[in-house]
Amino acid sequence: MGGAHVLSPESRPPLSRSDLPTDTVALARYLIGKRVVRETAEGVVSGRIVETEAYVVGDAAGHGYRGMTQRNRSLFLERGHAYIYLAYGLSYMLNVSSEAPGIGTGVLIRALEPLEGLALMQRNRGVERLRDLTRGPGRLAQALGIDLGVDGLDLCQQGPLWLAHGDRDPGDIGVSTRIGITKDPDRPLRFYRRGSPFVSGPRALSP
DNA sequence: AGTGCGATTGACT
DNA sequence: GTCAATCGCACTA
Repeated sequence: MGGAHVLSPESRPPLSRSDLPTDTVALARYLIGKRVVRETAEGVVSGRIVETEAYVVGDAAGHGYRGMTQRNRSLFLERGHAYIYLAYGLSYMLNVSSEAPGIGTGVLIRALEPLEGLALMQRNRGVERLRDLTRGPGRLAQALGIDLGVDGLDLCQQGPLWLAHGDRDPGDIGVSTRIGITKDPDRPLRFYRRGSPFVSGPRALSP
């Protein structure tokens, strides 16, 4: 792994797939502090990941729990691919597929700290306040212009959307239960950067 | 073919 | 704090 990487925001080499932990929970934790980079004709937008959730094997709350369907097929790709879906008919969610091909698990990206392309994010979101740009999974997808068009993309390869190394230490990582689910609500599978104002929902306890 | 329900958000009491 | 919006999907009949 790249350990003490210190990179300027303009330097954004993609993560290598071999860097990604194979285990879903380990991947969710690993992704805190890494960056999501979005490149379109409008410009480049990026943010530091400050909150994730793991949806693991045998998890009734996971979209892959009941097997592969037309909607969730990207979740069954090898780790490091984008799985996008529409929640509540109005918000797109960005997930990173995890584990081996055919497993159907992943990590939901729940919040970013905006780094590059602030003006474009503000335009995409229709709001000014920095804290309202990418706090929450639906908000960050809108800020980055993410929809079904990027579903299935390889996030370990530079293109319209990819994952890049962090530009600083991931910080102190907190753990809590997942937000907004009803099926298996008590498992400690949410990870977040402690103290970040860009984290959504309750800051919750536990180490 | 019909129906219930979300891995949310924004507006409002 | 509460609550409606909104639609694709999975499940029942």
